[in-house]
Amino acid sequence: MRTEREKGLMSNVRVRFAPSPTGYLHIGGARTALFNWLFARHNKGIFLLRIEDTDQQRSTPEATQAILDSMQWLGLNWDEGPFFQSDRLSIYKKHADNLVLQNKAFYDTDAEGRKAIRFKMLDGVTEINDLIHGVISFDTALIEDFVILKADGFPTYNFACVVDDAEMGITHVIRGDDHISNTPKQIALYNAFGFKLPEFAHIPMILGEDGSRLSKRHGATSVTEYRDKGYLPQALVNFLALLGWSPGNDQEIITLAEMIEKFSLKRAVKTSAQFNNTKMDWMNGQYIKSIPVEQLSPYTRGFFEKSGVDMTKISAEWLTALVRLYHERFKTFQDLVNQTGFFFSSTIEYDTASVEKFLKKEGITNLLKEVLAAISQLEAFDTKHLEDSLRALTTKLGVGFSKLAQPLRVSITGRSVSAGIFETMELLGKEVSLQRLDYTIKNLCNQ
RNA sequence: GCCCCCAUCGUCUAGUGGCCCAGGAUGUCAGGUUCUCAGCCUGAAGACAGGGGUUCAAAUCCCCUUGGGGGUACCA
Repeated sequence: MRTEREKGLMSNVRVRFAPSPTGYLHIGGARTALFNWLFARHNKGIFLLRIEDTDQQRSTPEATQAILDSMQWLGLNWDEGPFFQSDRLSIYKKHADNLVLQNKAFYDTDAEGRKAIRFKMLDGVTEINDLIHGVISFDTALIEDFVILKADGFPTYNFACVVDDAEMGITHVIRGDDHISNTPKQIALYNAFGFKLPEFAHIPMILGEDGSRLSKRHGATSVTEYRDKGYLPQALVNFLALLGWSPGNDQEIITLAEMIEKFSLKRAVKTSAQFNNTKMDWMNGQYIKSIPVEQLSPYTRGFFEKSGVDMTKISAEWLTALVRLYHERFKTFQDLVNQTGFFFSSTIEYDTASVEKFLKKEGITNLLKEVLAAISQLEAFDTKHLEDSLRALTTKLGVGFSKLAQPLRVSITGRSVSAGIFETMELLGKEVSLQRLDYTIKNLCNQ
């Protein structure tokens, strides 16, 4: 409950996010939700959630749940709702009947014999003063009488939307600009009812990386996919906020609090944006680096488990050490899992090109034997002692350290790219490190 | 077809008539750090879609063309 004092501080701004539950929440929808949410929070208004489930064929409870989950994951909490249009059928019916009574709508039967209520569109010019686009005008003679109540008793989108926005006291309709051409129909409805018009703000759509409409073939398009691939919600929110809005300076990393403080529709852009996964990755990496490893590492556990790693014997301390070692090297949790597989399996895969390049060369067998001998002696198998011992070895042999590091790296990790080799060996432990070295010498080098 | 929206580096954007031979970020390239890669640091290349106006002056205003997107459903 809000106190009287809090009510007094609130503005009368009321906005909503109104998705249809026909699929996952995709990033375009998420961005629309975010803009509404930011607008509400900035203005100390109300943000409500309404599920537009008037398409009986395509709406599913699973999709509704996925949308709710995604909203929560992103941190876009709502103040009222979720309201379901399917619960409000009698309201739409009442309003539709009313329009028929006033001769503003009529029953109509189509070729298939289905009987619906159709709204009479009057000829004229309708102007909307969009908060983002300015004045847009339409010749309503070009718009035909449209169905408002379907044969199945469900309202159509334009009708339910207007009835609900009016009844729920929505002051600002912030939605994708694919709805611009629906607006004159909706205004006609507002006028027929005598409802007060809300403000309209049509924000541009988000396009796929090739500039075409976002679809399945663009890869990850839903919020849940980004979650499952190991992106951070705050990074996705930051990225989405900057798609179509800018804080007015050169700032790229911006906290939620700053977004709320600075958000304004005046700084929203008109042009549609292409979602760029590369920059999204960079931004996620920035967020990952900004979070202390102790705080970050618990979140990684689930991703390892999902990839099939048995984590029951992995201690929190060890996991944190691993995350620390890779902290600046991974951009998503999935990326971390991909980079560190060799830590978790007893038999690792060796990259053939790396083996060819660094192991199947003259003198490598002997070199690695020397390494094995040197580090076998070590009492303390840690970064410092490993480094001291192996640097001393290269000095003794008169070779550059990189001549030793790469073959060693391939032996231990199976690949030519990894975090620091001493740290890696320390984390892997003496036993496993020696085993892999031994295996490499016996099986992979030229004898 | 008709109606509507949009148009600055590859991408996201700053820019609202002079501060812009256009700034930042990302990505790319080069150099540095270094056991590899990543990271980090430094530097470079990279855009006002085209054409007409208006104006002393246009990325910014107007028109046309072109391109992209959306709508034109008993989908939302």
